[in-house]
Amino acid sequence: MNSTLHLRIRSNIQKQILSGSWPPGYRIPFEHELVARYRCSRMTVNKAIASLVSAGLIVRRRRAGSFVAEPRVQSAVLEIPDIRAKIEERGQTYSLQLLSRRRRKPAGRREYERTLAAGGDLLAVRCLHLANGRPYALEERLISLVAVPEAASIDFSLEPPGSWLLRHIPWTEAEHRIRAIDASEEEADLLELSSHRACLELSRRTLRGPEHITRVRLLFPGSGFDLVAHFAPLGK
Amino acid sequence: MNSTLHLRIRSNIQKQILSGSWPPGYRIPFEHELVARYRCSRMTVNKAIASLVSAGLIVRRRRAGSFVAEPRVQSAVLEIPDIRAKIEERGQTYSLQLLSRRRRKPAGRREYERTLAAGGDLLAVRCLHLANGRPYALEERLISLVAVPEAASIDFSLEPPGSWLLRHIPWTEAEHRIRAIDASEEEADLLELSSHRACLELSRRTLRGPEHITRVRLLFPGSGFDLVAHFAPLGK
DNA sequence: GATTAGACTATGTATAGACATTATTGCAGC
DNA sequence: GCTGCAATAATGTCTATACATAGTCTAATC
Repeated sequence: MNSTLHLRIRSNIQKQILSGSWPPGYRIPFEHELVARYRCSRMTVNKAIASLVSAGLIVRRRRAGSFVAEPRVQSAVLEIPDIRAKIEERGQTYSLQLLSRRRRKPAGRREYERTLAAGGDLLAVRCLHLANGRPYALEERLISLVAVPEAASIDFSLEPPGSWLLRHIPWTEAEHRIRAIDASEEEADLLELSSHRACLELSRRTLRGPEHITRVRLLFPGSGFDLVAHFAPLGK
Repeated sequence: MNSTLHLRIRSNIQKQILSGSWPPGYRIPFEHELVARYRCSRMTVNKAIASLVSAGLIVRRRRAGSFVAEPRVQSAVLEIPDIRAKIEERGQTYSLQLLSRRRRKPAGRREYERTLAAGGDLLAVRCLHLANGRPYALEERLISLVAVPEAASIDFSLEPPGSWLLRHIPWTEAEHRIRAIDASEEEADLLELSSHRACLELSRRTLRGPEHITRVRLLFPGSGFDLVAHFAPLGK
C-alpha cells in the first residue's frame, strides 16, 4: 500500500471505481464519512478527492456530493518526439539537410499564412532530417517574424528549427493534426520512397497566448515511423 | 484576475514561466517568501505550487527549493473518437457491417495473441463502420474471453464491439500506436479505395490492471480521417 | 584532499478549526 | 398544485500550527 495517508485514501477510492464497484454516477461517501472511516482530518480527505477530480475520475457538486465521473471520451497522451533525440536514442547518427530558407510575405490566398504572419513577414524553412544519412522526415515550417524576430538571424543548417524554437520560445498551446497521405512525386523523391508512398503527416500550430508562433508540417515515411500514445487514468 | 487566492498565486507564477521571465531551471521564490508576499498561509501557497507541479511546470527538491521544469518532451492529449459518435455528429448516418465473428484459440505463432488469451479462447471480430452507407473504417478486434466472458454471448452486428466494451468493461490502461500504411488488396477493396491506398492505422491494446482485455486495429482511409491532438500546459 | 557526521532548512504531510458558497430540500403561503 | 423563502448540508477556501523527511551545506575528521 502507499506510504502517505492521502495517497492511500485516493488509491482505495480509485480501486472501487476501476473495479466497477462504484459505477459512473455513483455517489461516493461524503467527506465527513471518509473522515470518520480513516480517522483523519477533512483536509486530508479533501486532498485525496481533489487529485481524483483533476484526474477526471470524480466530479463534485456542492451540497449534493461527489460522484464517479461518466467515462470520458477516449483520450490519450501522445508523445511527440524530438526527432533528433529519437534518432540518436536508437544509436543512429542524426544529420540535417537544409533545403531552402527564405523570408517572404504570406501567400494572399492562404488564410492561415496571413493569420500567422500577423501583418509582418514569414520565414519559410524546408529541411530534411536524416538518420544514418538516410531520409527520416521532411519538415516544412513557417515562422512568424512578428512573434519571433530573432529567427530571422538564425541559420537553420545546424540545429533544426523545431529544436531551436523549443529552446528559445515559450509557448502556451499547440494543436496537432495527424493524417495518412500519399507523398507527392517530389516528396517521395526527397524521402527516397519507391513503391510504398503512404506517409504519416503531422501538422502542428503553436501559439503563445493569442499570438501565432509557428506552423509545421512533418512528413514521415509510414514504414519507419510510429507514434505511441499512452493512457492511464492516473499518473503511475 | 482569478477569483480565489491560490488560483491567483498559481496564475501569477505561471505567467512568469510562460513569458520566459523565469526560464527553465530558475529557482522560484520559497514558500515562505510567497507567504510574505501574498500575506497568506503556507498551505495556500503550497496548493498553488502543487497544482503547477502536477501540470509539469515546476519540480520541487526538498531543502533546495522549487524550480521551473525543463521543457518536457512534446506531448499532447489525443482524442480518440468514438466512431459512431463522430459520424453522427457530422450529420451522417452510421451503420455497421459485421464481416466475421468467431471464437478461436490463439494463433500459436503470435506472441501477443497468447498473452491476450491468457490460456482461454479469443473472440475475433471483423467489421466495417459505414457513414452514409460508405466505408469509413475497418475494424479487426480480438477480445479475451477469459477477461470478458460476457462477450461470447453478444452479437456485434448492432453495436460495435468498441462501444459495447467501453460501456461494460472498466479498464485502467490503454496503449495506442499510430502508423501510416498502404492498404492491402483486400482492405482496399473493403474500404472502396481506388488509387490512394494510404491509410491511418490505429492499434490499441487495453488492460485492466495486469489483465489484457482486448486488442484492436482500426484502418481509416487517409483522406477521410484526422486525429486531432491538443496541448496546453494547464487546463483552461 | 577526500570522506563522513551532523546541523540546517525547504518541502511534505497532517491537524482542527473557521467561514464562504451554493445547491438542495422542505415548509409556508398563495 | 405551484411559488418562493429559509434552513440545511456538503463542498470550497483559508488559517495557524506541528512534526516528519530528505537534500544540502558545513565543518570536523581521516
